[in-house]
Parts: sequence; C-alpha cells; structure tokens
Amino acid sequence: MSPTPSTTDTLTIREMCEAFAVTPRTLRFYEAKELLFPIRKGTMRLFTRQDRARLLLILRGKRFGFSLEDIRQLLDMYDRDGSNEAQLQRTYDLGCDRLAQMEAQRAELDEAIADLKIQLAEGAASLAAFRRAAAE
Amino acid sequence: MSPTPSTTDTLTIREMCEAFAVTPRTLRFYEAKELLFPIRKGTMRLFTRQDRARLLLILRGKRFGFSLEDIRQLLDMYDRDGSNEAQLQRTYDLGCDRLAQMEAQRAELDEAIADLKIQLAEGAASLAAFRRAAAE
DNA sequence: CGTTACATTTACGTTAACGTCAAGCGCTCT
DNA sequence: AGAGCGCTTGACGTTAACGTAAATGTAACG
Repeated sequence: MSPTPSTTDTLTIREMCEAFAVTPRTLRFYEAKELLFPIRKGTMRLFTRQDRARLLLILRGKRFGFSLEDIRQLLDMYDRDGSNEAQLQRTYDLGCDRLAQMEAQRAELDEAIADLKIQLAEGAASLAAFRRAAAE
Repeated sequence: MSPTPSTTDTLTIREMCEAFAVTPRTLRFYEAKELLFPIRKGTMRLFTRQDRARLLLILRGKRFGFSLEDIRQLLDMYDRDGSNEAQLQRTYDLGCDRLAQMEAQRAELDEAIADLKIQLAEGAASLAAFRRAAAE
C-alpha cells in the first residue's frame, strides 16, 4: 500500500480528489482560501468528515454560481453558529438574492435562445434557397 | 461645435459610443481585434455604416455568448462571401452548436435553481422554527 | 541504499474583455 | 499665445479559479 489508505475516517488528498472529482491543486487552493482545514499528519493533509461536508457545500455553492469568497462567508456563518437566527437569516437572504439573479440570468438566456433560433431559421432559409438554385 | 458632429454618414468615436452604449476603449479594442475597421480622417476614427452594422452583429453575438474571437470569424466569413454556400453552412453549424450549448446551460441553470429553492425552503423552515421557539 | 511514487511549498502563467493611467497631438476659442 | 477639450497610442492593471512547473521532502518497497 502506498499512501497509507487512511484506516481512520480521514482521507488523504488523493482519496479526497477521487471522492469528489477535483484536483489536488483545487483542495490546496481551497485550504489557502480558508474554505477547508485539513489536519496535518507530519506534512501531509488529512481531510476529516467535516472537510468532506464542507467540500460538498462548496461544490454545491459553485453550482449555484456563488463565488468562493461568498461561499467562505456562508461557511463561516454556519460554523460560528448555525443556530443563530440572525446569521441564518442572512444566509437565507443571500440565497434569495442569488436565486433572483439566477432567474434573471435564465430569462436573459431564454431570450437569447429565442433570438438565436430566429437567426438560425433565417440561415436555414438562405441555405434552402441555395439548394433550390443549385438543384436545377 | 467641438468634435465635428459628422455631417456625413460617418460617426465619431463619441457619437458611436452614445449610439451603442459602449465606451471608446471598447471600440478601439474591437478595432485592434479586427472586428471593426473605421476609416481615418487624420488621426481620428470615423465609423461608417458598415461599422455600425458590424457592431450591431458583435453586440448580438455577445448576447448569444459567442466570444469575440468567434464573432470575428463569423464576421469574416460573412464579409468574404455571405453568398458562399459552404461558408453559410459553417456559420449555421456554429450557430446550432452554440444553441445546443445554451440549451444545456439553461438545463443546468434550471436544475441549480430548483436545488437552491429546496435549500431555501429548508432555511425558511429553520427560521420558522426559531420564531416559534421565541414566540413563547 | 536506490528507486518509485507520492507528498509539499512557492510562484509565475492563463483567459477575456476591457479599465485606467500617462503622455502627447490637433483644433478651436479668446 | 495660452487654455482647454477631445482624440490618439501604449502599456500595465484587473478578476476568478485554478494550471503548471520547479525544487524539495519522505515513506515504503525491494
């Protein structure tokens, strides 16, 4: 066995990478950004269950379009006291804002898609004209 | 009158900016990228009707999510021969590709929105619990 | 002990689409 | 002639989220 396949409930960086489909660089980067706090066994990082939970939230946040900085703040709030009503309220509000942004984004995207379809229809018509002209 | 309010059908850079709501930097940038080709009167740029048509296409392309480099290629193809069937076909194909990408993007976005809504619902529930606890 | 195979830190590179100076030219008004 | 505005080019700065390379360490296998 090479990198001591963590007999405990901690994961080495490589195991972590495979489990979440990210690169080592990404995990180190997240640590540098204070999004993750793996413990150290000598120089090696060991990712705890907590880290895994956090990474899950990070990746989810990214899907939602949050920046890493946004995510860090949200995680910090959760950490400090997920049981504090004011903090929870702030998290909730941020989520609502983001939702609004995403829905606006979707509206724009829908419009752009509709426009592009029109353009494509025109293009198809031009092509069809060409083909008819060439057919005789 | 200061910047010679183009008596012809050409526009100065500032007029162009106002007409399309872009900055001078943007127009110079597009020229550097060979997206626009204003003529020169001395050192000043004068934007022709052609330039205006191209800029319109550029801005539309951006809305569709095309990169400036993509747009340049499309414009070049149009210029060279909008009447060449092969080129038109390529333009059309690119448009179709982009449309597929955009629809995929929208699907992801929809999914993310749905997920976020779920998260928000949970958050709202937690908040409600807090409020109930505080109410007595 | 040598090699392998992973780990680590440090730090510069990447990409897109401009923003933001800095320095200077050309007109026009006065 | 001086002031001042607008235009010009040139060049470095910005932002996010890592990629990538270099130099080094170290744990275990054989």
